[in-house]
Amino acid sequence: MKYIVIVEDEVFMREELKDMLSKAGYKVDAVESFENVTEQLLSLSPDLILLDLNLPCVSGFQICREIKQKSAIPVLVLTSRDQLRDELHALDLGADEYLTKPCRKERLLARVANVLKRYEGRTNLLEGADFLLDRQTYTLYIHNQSVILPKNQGKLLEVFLIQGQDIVTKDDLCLAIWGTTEFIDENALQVNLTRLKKTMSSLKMRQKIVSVRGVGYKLTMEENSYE
Amino acid sequence: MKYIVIVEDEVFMREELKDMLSKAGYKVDAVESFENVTEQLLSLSPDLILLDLNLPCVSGFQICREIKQKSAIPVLVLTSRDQLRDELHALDLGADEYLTKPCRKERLLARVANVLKRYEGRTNLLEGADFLLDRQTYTLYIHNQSVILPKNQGKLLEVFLIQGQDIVTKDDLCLAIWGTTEFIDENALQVNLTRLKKTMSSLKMRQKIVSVRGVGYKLTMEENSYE
DNA sequence: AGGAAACTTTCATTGAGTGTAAGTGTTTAT
DNA sequence: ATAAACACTTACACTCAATGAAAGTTTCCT
Repeated sequence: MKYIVIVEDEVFMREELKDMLSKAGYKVDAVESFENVTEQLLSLSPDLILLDLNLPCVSGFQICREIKQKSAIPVLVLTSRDQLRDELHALDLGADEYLTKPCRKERLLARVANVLKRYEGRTNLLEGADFLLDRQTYTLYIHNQSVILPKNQGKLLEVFLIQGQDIVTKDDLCLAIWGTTEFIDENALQVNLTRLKKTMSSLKMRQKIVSVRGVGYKLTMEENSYE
Repeated sequence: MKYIVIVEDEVFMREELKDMLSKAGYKVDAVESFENVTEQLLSLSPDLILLDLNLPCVSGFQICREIKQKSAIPVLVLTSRDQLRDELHALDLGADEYLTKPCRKERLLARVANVLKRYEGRTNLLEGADFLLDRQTYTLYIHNQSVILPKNQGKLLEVFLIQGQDIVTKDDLCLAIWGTTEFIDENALQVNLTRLKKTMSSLKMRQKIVSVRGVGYKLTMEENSYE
């Protein structure tokens, strides 16, 4: 059963949506507090997020941006703001659908089903700057082609992506590959890192692994444009 | 540069769309003859199809259905029919977007860009009844999980998916695995088929491989509902 | 019943992925 | 400038999943 989380501050609307979606066979929750919405959403990790733009405290746009940066969860924006520029902005941030309230029940349900269908089998994808990584198989999607990474390389890349631009320690990496930090084989880790670097550059990925002497490693972009 | 193909019978509209999309930096073509539209589209294999519903000869719905059955090319339906039931039907057939004419240029371009973005790295996916198969890596997406098929099993499944419900001969299968029909090793093929069958059933896939004595094999659904 | 086609199981071979080992470079502090 | 610590590279041997060979069993059809 697919799991949908609603982000909507107006109580009546929220309950109506909950009701409608439950009856359509979805498991539904709604965010109750509007602080840390993104964190709440990420920890609930639903199959779909239904997002209003006018919220107390935070901007819906901001939430959408953060969700899209940190996950591959589909976002359906449902709002009463029917300005074209809002729509364009939301789509540009990666929203999967933009509907304006009021909205026919059938249309909403159809769009919800459609988005979910499109995302079938796309959970568990991590996003990099210019690629996607399947966390289960370590299949890497880049430049319209796909490549399977060897398990160790996949695990390493996974850690880097989860950490974002932060520094990753050798312990983190050993933990990811071998499940323990005891008896660290610095050398084996080194070899695996070298292999991943080689793979990344041969695939012309925009991000590179650089070492931070004495501390660990981190992902950076080619020259310009940190976010 | 992304490649878009337009299916629209009205000349003025067609030219305007072509112009607009070209200026936005896409490579654009339009279908000129409205017979065998699906075949034309498949052989052009664009990154996106812009589809009108009212066409001479064929139904736009039919084209949409066929495209979605035989490929994973995104389809954006752009039509002057703004009946809700048309929209629901199109979405149900797997259309990725439904817009009604007239439509603001910015909105159209935004939706086009949005759909293309969502499909990034999704080319080369074949659709089965309840799963997707990556043709390059033979990564299989089903029930929200992903599995890598051994190369031979992947090649076999690929042939079945391309053939649809038609019968596949042993020659076809040998050709797919070993690139030749000479020196067919019936037994090796047999073993590989058995392995694929085992994999498919352990993944609880809705489709099964059944043998057609003396001819070959084909994919069928559990009991009911051929399309 | 009997022959042909389809299927199953077991086992040896193979090759990509991995860790080991023994190097070579590079940075930093004195 | 030099040494010591850290970072990187290369070559090789081992391992395990994927494959095909072989031999046997089951199912189908006349």
